[in-house]
Amino acid sequence: MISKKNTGNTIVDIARALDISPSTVSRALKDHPYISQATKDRVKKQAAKMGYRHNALAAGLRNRKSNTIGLICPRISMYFQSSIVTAIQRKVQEAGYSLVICQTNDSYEIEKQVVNALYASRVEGLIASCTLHTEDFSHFDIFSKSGIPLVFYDRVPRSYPAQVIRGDDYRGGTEGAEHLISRGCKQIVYISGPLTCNLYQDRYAGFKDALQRHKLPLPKKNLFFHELTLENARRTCERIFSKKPWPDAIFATNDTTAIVAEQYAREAGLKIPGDIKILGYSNDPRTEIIDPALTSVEQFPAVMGEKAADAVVELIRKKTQLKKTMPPIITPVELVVRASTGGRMAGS
Amino acid sequence: MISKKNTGNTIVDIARALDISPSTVSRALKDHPYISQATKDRVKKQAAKMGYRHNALAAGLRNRKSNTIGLICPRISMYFQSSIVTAIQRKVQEAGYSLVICQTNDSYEIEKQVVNALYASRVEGLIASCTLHTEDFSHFDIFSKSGIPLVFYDRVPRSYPAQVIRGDDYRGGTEGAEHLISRGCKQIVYISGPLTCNLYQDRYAGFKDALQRHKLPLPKKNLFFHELTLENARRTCERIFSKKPWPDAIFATNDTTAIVAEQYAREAGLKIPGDIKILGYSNDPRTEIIDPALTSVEQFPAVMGEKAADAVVELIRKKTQLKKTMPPIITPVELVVRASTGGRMAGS
DNA sequence: GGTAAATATGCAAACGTTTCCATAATTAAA
DNA sequence: TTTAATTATGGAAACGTTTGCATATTTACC
Repeated sequence: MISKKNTGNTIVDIARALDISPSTVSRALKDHPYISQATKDRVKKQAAKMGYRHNALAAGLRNRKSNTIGLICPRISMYFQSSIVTAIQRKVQEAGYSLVICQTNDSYEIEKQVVNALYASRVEGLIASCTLHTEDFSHFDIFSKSGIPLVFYDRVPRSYPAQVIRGDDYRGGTEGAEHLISRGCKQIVYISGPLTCNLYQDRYAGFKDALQRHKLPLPKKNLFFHELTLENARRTCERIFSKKPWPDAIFATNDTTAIVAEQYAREAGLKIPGDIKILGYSNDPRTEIIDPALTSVEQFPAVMGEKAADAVVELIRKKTQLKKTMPPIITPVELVVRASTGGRMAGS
Repeated sequence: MISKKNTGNTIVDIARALDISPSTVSRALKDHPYISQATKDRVKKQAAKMGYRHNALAAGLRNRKSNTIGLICPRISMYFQSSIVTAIQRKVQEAGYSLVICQTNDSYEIEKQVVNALYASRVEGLIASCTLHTEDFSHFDIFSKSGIPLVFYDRVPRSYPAQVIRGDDYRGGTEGAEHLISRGCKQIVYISGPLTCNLYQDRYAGFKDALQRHKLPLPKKNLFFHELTLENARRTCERIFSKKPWPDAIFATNDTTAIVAEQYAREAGLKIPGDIKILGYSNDPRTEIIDPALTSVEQFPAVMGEKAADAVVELIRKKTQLKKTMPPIITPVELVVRASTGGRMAGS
């Protein structure tokens, strides 16, 4: 076998070519103050000439750092996630780190695998949004125990020594409910994701509290809890519209479900917002396209992503030890009122 | 300074603990056939006990490989891109590689930077979709010259020693045009991205050829070339609808633009598809939500992503040298006919 | 002219893994 | 029983970079 020498050229090669030591070359390349300008110039010129490329692996090994941050998210292609990922990627790139992205597809098994894989690849920090089914977070212990910065966003643990970034889900639930109530709705169907997940818990709590404040009943038949897929949305809507009495509002905790609800309501011959009002969550681009446009809760994914990225970078820089008591960062939500609930009203 | 010993534990530590050699431990951990089962068991048990974690950096340095694949794309959050990225990530993860994702934000400067950064981090393969302004691809030479697998998708170079995956844009342009013509349109406005980019060139060529075949004129005033942003779409639509005669069709080469066109046409009091037909490109989720639903050209991003991922992995495995003559992989497109152009017709 | 500081460079070890090449132990073949 | 093959393990170097420490040179100040 022909031993193809080294790919390009190493610091040692440059050193040999210039008859100086590798240390000097290394220092010259990163503008160490104690290297004379003359030497720096020679080294850089030679490096360019030989097509030298820094080897991040070797440097990483020596320095025990990879300049890499890991990201775990359920699915990149969902609008809300992709917006967050975009923001995180941009920020992390600006801070000089590489971002290694993994998807769990909402599989707890895969989540455990990728956590381990990212640990093995020595990421310097980890940003994660968990699967819908993650209730046991102990697979993240390898990070928290070895003091590697760990930031959760959106789908986060309740109590874990890590920085947590999450939307104000309680408020989202409350504002949605208050809005519907203020528009006179009494029979509100609430379609939620599984309560294993913190954000659906909080939204539901906010929703329930608002109803209670207004002394409105909340019968079981108006409550649906399941993964918010297209198929599930259809099944639920079929149930809802299969027989009267029909509800006068549907609050869906994601937009896909709200969109399906609108379609089913229309097919059932109901006027929106006259007969029934519909409210979604996340302010997906489709919400302002559909007719009537959907009222939805904006979550500012870009802000959330930026905060998550800033948080890891900050933690890495400051070498902060993560405490269980670290206060969560709550990002704002904002109800975007559109036609599906009657639109902006005069004086409101 | 207190020298915090090594993070967790290394192969050497395990070796010491069991009083065997590091080579044996290394081999045992990866089930080398020449290691006895007894030893393997002991080693693995000890590894688990000591919380040993493989160090991918050290292994990468030694093996001169990183088990990492790089991905460069303009913007993750655009629907088409995020679908591709999702597919690529999944495939790459399945194949046992990590995926490092970079965004260029359509900046040529950033593209050059990230290409270099990914090279330095020793990715074993690179998947890239270029910026709209990339006409000179020489910054990718460090990859092609060092024989590192290089795969372009969607926005690709015309002639470069790399594997190219692209949609059948010529056909997309043709089918769109033929469809509009078959529905009786004569004054078709064509809104395209800049012709610096291969895919807009091809779509335009397909469009133009179809018109020519049908002996339809193509006046300058019906042609618009600019980046397909929301703002540009609005500006163009204002121009289009500011004065009669109005066109009887608009073919926009992305969906955002087509959606804006629909809105402007509606505002101008035109009936869709009666007075004007509108056609988009990419089959964004919004196209089937908007009313009337938009006819659009489906590009099967998941397929494209899978092919791209398969291609890099294959190239890495086979160590294929990239030749300039490597035939491009063309993924299919499919016109999805909806109401905005009259919907599916009987017998078609 | 002597000492001290500042400037510039080199030596060598270390990061943790893998693998080529020995060697030792066991089994099979002659 | 010797030789050959097989099975199991160890030694040591190498991957390419960085950095603490040492040393050499220059400049500055008494």
